[in-house]
Amino acid sequence: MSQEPEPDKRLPSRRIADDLRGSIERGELSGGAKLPSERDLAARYGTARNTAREAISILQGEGLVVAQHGRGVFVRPQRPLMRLGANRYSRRLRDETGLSPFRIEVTKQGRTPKTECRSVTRENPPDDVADRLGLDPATAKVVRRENWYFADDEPVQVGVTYIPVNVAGTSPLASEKTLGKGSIYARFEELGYPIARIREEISARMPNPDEITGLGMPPGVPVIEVLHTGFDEQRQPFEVTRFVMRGDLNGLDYNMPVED
Amino acid sequence: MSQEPEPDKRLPSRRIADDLRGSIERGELSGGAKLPSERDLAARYGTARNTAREAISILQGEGLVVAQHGRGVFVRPQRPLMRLGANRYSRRLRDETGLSPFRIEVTKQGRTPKTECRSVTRENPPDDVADRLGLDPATAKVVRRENWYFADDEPVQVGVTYIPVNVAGTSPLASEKTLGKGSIYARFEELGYPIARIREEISARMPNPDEITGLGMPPGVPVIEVLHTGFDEQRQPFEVTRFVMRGDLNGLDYNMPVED
DNA sequence: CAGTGGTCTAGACCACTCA
DNA sequence: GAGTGGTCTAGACCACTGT
Repeated sequence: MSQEPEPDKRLPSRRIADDLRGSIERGELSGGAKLPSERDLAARYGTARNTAREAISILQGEGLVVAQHGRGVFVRPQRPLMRLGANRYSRRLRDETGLSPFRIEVTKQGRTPKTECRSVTRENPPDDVADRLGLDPATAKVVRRENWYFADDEPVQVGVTYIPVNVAGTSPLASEKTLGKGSIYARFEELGYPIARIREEISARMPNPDEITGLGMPPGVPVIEVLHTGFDEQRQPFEVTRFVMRGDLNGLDYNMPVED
Repeated sequence: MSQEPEPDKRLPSRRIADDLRGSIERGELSGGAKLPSERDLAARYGTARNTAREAISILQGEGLVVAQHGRGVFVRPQRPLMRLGANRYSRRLRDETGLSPFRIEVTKQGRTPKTECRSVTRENPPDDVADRLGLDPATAKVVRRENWYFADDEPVQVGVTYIPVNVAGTSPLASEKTLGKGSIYARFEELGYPIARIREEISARMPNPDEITGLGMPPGVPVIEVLHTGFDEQRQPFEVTRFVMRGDLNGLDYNMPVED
């Protein structure tokens, strides 16, 4: 009896994608390595170029590779995450180091942190924000502060903070882009709003076109969205911030007591 | 002077995608609505079918639409999120309701919750888990419990719990799939490990092929991964769980004090 | 310049859904 | 059976990157 060779019933595009994924997972192609060109793959597997291209687009959707026009397709290097936690709001850390946890994390990676307040305006709050602040979205006015966070001039996250006008008053929070030593939570404290509790609502989704260009998102990478609410000692909310972070560069790290 | 019509310099595929995205964002096409067929779009825009198809694949990557073979392409309905928080571990909630927060959330949505322990085995821990438990990954043995969470028989998350063998001992945790009233944290408490603090490390990424099939992930939807560590009152870790959740059905909601 | 990915065409056949 | 998406072919031209 002649042994029939097992026909590979996978689709050609899947087969190519599986082979490449295997090479990546086994480490034969490691971070930064260049994949064979689309024309190479097509020739090797005896398919049309579009089929090889489809295989690569599968891997792109999985976030495993990035294509660079005119250069090739490369295994996406695994980059270290910023690990942000509730200690972002710690007064002790603020006083002792004078540095924000963001700056500490970036510096720890040997990169240069930068933050930039891009605008300070007065607006109506979005519905979800108004809800968290206990305001009427139609009539209430809030100060909107838009902050960008960079590592080596690469944008890694955006935070938009909303402050009720009666909280911000005529303080620097209401108009100044630069907030001085201890930054925003030190200013809140001076106004009688020391941050005592936080609520963080976390979700993950694919970036919209604005976020793709603004944060320079590679294909196949989600964003993490954090809707943060700050409460004072009377458990009154006085500030909401919406963070949008590159999922391939950021993670969250919470350490907390179990309350009953 | 005759007014030259402005030539649309966007690529045809982008133009189609932008038009469709606009219709979705303006609500002309709302959740569940059917998009024109690929052949329709191609005819309307005077392009090849592949070009219309490319436009749709852009929207798929953004998580805006899902294709159904033989039926059409539909706007992905915005579905409510499970909102899981630290109260997952609250003893009071455990005692008062007898229900896990997961069951409460699913029931609140009018759906039927189900949890299933798929396996209980004894293994070497993965490196990151061993690290959190303070164990040597090469020699240490842990009990591995794999739990699946469903809403109306649709899988929405998986949790894999690792317990050092000296913690689990010969208790039900080490072998039984069913853990009885109060579930896993009640059993830990009986063994002298009441959960007092937790650490949750959160990240977002695209699902791998196993997760795509296991959780039935639609295209363009990321997963949220939570690496959870449970600590007793002496701040000793006694359990690590890796949760992987569908990003379109799950969110996290933490409410916590700001510790200094 | 040669080599790469990005986009597009105009077909083809298959697999699935639904009346 | 008509209509849908899924996959594939064999070309073409463009835009970008390197030498």
